[in-house]
Amino acid sequence: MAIKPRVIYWFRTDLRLHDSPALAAALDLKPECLWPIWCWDPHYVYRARVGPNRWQYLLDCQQDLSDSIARLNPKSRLHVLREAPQTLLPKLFKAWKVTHLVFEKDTDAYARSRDEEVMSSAREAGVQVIVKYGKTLWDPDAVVKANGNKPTMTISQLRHAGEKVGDIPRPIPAPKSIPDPGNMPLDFAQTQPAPEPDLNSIYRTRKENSYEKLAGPNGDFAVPTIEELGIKSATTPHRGGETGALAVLDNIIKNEQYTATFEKPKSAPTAFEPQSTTLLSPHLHFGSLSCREFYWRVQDVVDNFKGKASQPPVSLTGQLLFRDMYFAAQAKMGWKFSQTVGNDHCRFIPWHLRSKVDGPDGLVTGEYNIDSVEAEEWFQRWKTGRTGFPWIDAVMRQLKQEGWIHHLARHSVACFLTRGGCYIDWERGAEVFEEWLIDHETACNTGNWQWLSCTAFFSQFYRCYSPIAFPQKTDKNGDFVRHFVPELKDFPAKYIYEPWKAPIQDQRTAKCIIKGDGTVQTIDELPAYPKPMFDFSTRRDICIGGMKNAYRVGLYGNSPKVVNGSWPSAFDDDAEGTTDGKNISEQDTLEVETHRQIQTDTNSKADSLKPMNKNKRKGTGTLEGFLRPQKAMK
DNA sequence: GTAACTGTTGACGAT
DNA sequence: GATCGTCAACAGTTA
Repeated sequence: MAIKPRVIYWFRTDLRLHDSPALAAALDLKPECLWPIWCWDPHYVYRARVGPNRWQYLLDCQQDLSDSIARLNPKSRLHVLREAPQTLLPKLFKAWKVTHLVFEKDTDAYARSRDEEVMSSAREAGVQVIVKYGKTLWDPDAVVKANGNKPTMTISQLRHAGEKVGDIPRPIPAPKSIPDPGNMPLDFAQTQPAPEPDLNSIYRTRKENSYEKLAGPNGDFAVPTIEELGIKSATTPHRGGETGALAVLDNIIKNEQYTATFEKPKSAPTAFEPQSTTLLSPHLHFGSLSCREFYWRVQDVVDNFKGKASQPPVSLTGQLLFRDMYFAAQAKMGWKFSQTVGNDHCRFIPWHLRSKVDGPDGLVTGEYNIDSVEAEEWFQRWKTGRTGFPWIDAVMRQLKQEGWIHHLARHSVACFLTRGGCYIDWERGAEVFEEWLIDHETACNTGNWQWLSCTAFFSQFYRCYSPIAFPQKTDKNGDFVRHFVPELKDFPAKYIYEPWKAPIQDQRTAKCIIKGDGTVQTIDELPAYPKPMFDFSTRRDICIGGMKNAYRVGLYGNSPKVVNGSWPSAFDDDAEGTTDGKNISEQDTLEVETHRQIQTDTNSKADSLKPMNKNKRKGTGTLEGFLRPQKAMK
């Protein structure tokens, strides 16, 4: 007699019941029992730097899903187990007499290695594994295959490949019932992770005790609270969970005009309360909304729309195509997609603050070289919202506070940090977004930073965002700045984007003095706002010159000179102050230093030119960086 | 092979 | 205020 299926459904970032091909496959087995579980992975708890807002969003999604499961079957819920899946699942297979393991396929580099390990232990245990795909419109691996086994680098490549792969599947309704979970004996030893390095220590208010008990502090497999994680309270108004996601989607779909005529480039990055885009991206990241549900709900409105509907790529469905493009590029390139060095599709630009690369595989270590004191100061001022450019600072403060900023605001601050202002490595900016965005998705974040820095996907570096003119197009009065940079709230509209131009009398009337570098809080008992950290148009010209030269040199991340560190020799004939770098051997450092002395004569910023190659910053590494195989982290 | 065209989202000044 | 050409100019796609 056949054994009745005893199924573990392993949730990851597919935290929903509606349109889950993998969950549908699990239920098709007509299992005797089904355990919905989440493995509390130390790679995320300790090794990725995640701000409180994204932690809260994840917990919201888990709790909402758990409640929804319990509504379908009061005996069930999302069972959160505090252990890494690689060590936990083999023990569960045995202890719970599991016959099947079902999960949704992931194609990012860490997930692939994790899932390979889990699938191999399942094979050894005689457990059948069922993997279905539902994260993007098409399976990225199928897209890559249809694109001639190459990463999709343009939207037209993605569209052609998508057509070859086939129709976008219609969503699957949420299940009406969920089988009981079986017994859950935990008569085995818990494998506790090493708590160090804990990249989230800066966010913890007290000792983190996720791993004290396998089934949580009360032994009931409950979703952890943010207090249990010892993480500071979230400051974002945005909340996670499938129930909320579907309600937001309903509201958008109800507005046929908005849904059918949406054009991303025409939406205002300065709009807040409400914002001008859907804010569904964090739900797509955590899987609390299915992108196929989103796609078809929108497409059905467009198909029935009487007026002139917008078209991809600017339309709502077009946004999903970009997501698929980045996922397929990442699926093909693996770990190397998220870094410059070793990446054959990413141009090499001799930015400041480049990532440190190490190990036999040439992967980034999570550290970077401070080759310029000035650039490091600019980077810190950018990150903390005190550049002295109100638009840039408002966006960066919104990012930290709320964990979400408009797509074009991301463009603006990314351009400013890299090719259109600071000439700092895009990987530094990507790390900050990774830490603070509630919708952070490695594929999209990396792809968009490469796009904006003109290192891949896009190359028109002479199109540069102005921190003054760009926000003025949609917010003449500067309401967005007044909200997020409240010390400027009483400045006249004439000066709101360039307050340093206001006469001192106007500054006093507006009760804010423009002085210093942002470290001074008050001047003459009035609040202070910093002076701009550089002259924008001068920096823009320097950066464009640097980009032009770097394009002429034509190095890519996999060029031998980049991999072996001899790239400065390719830039010797150029006098741009932006093309020097010291992330190289002592010999090369000397050469660069000589090169710099010549420049110093015409450059008063001599301090920034001191060799700093031993001065490196620790612990700001990317998620990908710290999720890489241990051997690559040494 | 070559040239023209096109590319989700620039700034600026003229009309 | 909306739309246009220019700025100086990249690279994938199409004819």
